[in-house]
Amino acid sequence: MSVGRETRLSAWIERFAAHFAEEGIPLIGGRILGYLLVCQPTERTAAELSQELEASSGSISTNLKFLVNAGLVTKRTRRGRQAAQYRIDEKRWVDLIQRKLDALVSVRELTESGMRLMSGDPERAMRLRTVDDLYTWLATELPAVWERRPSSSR
Amino acid sequence: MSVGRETRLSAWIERFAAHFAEEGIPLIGGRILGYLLVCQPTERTAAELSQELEASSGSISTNLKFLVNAGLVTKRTRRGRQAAQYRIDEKRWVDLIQRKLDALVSVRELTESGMRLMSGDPERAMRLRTVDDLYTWLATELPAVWERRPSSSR
DNA sequence: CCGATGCTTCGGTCGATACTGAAGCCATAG
DNA sequence: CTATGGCTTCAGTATCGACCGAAGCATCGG
Repeated sequence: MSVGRETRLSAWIERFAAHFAEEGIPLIGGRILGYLLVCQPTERTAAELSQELEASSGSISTNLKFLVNAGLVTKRTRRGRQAAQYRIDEKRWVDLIQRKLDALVSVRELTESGMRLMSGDPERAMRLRTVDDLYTWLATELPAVWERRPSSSR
Repeated sequence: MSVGRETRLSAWIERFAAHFAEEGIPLIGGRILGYLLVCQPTERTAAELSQELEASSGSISTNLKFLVNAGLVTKRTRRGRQAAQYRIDEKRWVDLIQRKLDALVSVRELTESGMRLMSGDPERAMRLRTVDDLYTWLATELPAVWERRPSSSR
């Protein structure tokens, strides 16, 4: 007895959400992202999401707010209709990755200020220097990669 | 009345630990890393760390185990001495960053399997495709950057 | 062999966060 | 203006992880 496509899709959504849960995005937020990436039609109301993902209206509301704020989801309101429509803005996914890389590189500010505190004692600064050099290198390389991205115009 | 270097250093260690706490490393683990990066002499026993960082012996033990396992800290035992010495292995810091980047790129496996589930419905796959393309691009670019790293020999 | 020292393990506590469901609030339709 | 529908806010609950400190265990010196 074969498993339906929709069943496999919801399993996929669950794995998707689980991954981002490890990165600090609430489970329900991750489910919304996964669902909005593959649902047909592409737009959903909060109530529909609540039913489809079996989450309380409160959780859906909180997480939608978070995702809209992050730019990953767009809210569309229509005159004469109370329910707003939500859809994914997949083009903003690049911002998510950008933020991740920025966070990685930002350690450099810490290592730099640490190096300043160590000035005058090169012996003692050696260990920190190794780490600082690494982040400095990252900070010079990664932006260059970003430039080379196809359609980095936006 | 000026603030001593050691006082400023411990403030720096605290900021350092706070940063990594946001990335999931326990506060005490981050403090150990920061401390071992700048302490003189470079090696410390668990008891010394416990006293210096004002953390319980249990927490120090747990976190040292974690850090040694991650390769960031090295344990050195000596005959005729019960207390082991711990020091930072700053050269392994590159592994930490490597793992971070791998985790980022690993989303691609998710988007790929999602795309497979969507085969036969290109219309519906469009949103996911945008995201998948992005991670595919990342997966091809980042390893190349790594190759260019100074002394990427090891 | 025995005492001392130092690390590890483990139960218990505390704080943080996700989630729920109900109450409140706003907007729309009649 | 009132009733309805829909989202948001919020208090309460449950879960999870970090942390502590004591008990247990291994190791070393005498």
